[in-house]
Amino acid sequence: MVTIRLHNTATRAKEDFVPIDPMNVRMYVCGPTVYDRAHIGNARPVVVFDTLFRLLRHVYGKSHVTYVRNFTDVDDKINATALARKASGDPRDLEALIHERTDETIGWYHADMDALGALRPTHEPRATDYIGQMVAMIQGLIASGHAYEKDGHVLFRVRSYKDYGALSGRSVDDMIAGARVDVAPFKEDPMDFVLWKPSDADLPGWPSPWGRGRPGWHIECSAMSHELLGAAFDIHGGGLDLQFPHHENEIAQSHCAHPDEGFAKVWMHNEMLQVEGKKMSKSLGNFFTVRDVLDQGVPGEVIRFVMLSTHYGKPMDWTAEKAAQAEVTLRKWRGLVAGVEPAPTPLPGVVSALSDDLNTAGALAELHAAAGRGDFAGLLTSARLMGLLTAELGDWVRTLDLSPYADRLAALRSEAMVKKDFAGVDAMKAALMAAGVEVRISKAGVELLPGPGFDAGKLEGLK
RNA sequence: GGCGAGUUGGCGGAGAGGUUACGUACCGGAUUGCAAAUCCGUGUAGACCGGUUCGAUUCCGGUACUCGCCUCCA
Repeated sequence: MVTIRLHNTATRAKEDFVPIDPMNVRMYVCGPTVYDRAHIGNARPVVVFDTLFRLLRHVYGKSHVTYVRNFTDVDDKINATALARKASGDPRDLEALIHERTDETIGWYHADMDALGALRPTHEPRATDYIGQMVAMIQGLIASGHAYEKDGHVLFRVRSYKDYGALSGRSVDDMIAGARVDVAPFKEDPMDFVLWKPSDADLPGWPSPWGRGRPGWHIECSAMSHELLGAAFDIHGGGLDLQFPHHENEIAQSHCAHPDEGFAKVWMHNEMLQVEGKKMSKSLGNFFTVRDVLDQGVPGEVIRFVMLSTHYGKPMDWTAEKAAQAEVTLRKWRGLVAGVEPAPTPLPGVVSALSDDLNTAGALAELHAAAGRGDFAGLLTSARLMGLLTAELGDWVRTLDLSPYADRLAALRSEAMVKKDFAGVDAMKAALMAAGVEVRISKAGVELLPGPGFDAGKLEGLK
């Protein structure tokens, strides 16, 4: 069996991956807070961990991998949208408006991520369905002295967990020294973070031993991963920006709630994405959504290819140039594998590249090599292991019948060959190319293929 | 201030202590009525300074620069 090696953020080393239970390999990845469309940066962890999911399924068997990715549907931004809709005269109650917002956002998320060829995880829990588990976990933490209640808030006592900061490599004292930490009157220590906070009547809330309130963000993932994967599981993933404080807090909560159980064995963090060389951030407003990119005519498969062309552990720059190059390659490959029967197994080179800490760029190089040596069956199967060249993602390569145009062009050309006047042929050729059609004329005849930027509308009147 | 990542040819980007990465772009050739596509081919690298070595882009140390996190953020 192939040995998968993964870079473990917790140990800062590339390690052989040995599942706790090869019959049930378990992975948890922090999912989106569903307050709005996913932006292009959100797509990176989705594609990265989808690729890992596919690799794990290939190695351990499809039914032996459990992948959980949550939806955080408790959030001030969700509330804000719902409150705004209410303020603008919507007669429904707040709860209904919140549900509407989270439901529509989850729908968008599914549609957008499906477009990138990402498989749906085994479970996609919504935080609001696990409030009971969160409350229970918080109660346990209070009972064991790791948390305390003050003024309707429950806080985690960071100083009670000696390894706090180990994942991100910081000491509690350093954090306080340099940083802006939220000093609130109900905190024993500035580093303590919220497990539960009170809700007023205008906000969603759930009953609890500490009054009506809602959970803090970090406890959600601890409760859901425990419920669905158990107290110990194999891989925990997410963006590097979640390493601190989110993952650090998760570790503290889960280890204290379930001492000696282990929690997540391997921590994986994808680096951030930039756009045209600049940091993308909501506060700067220079971000765009996956849907924006799709609507601009960039196929989801192209987005996926671009994501896979950079190793997940390196910062990646999203550029129009990369998307254009990816499209050229995919068009070529789609042409090569058309009608080809997939090979029974993927290429060893591709599997070993992916197994080497998800070296997707190296795997793509292997695909290029396969294309170069004419192994189209191997190319197809291996690309599909990475979620590329799949049937579902193929719609963008248009199979529009251009033969009437080809016939017309061929006729014009024959005529021109006799008359030695090529003006008419050249005019039609130029028009076809302006419409994004690739014109191939050879002794074998005339062949037309839709190319990058193909616009059927520009073909009007060319017949 | 603390923690971390990166720097390969025009662009993207991989592996390996010693032989062409690869893709894309450009250039040359074949082909073509001309092109496109295709095929063939040339050129363009390893931030900087040291060290180890017969030999380093690849290992070690330092310098510079870039970037990220430390605050809701994937």
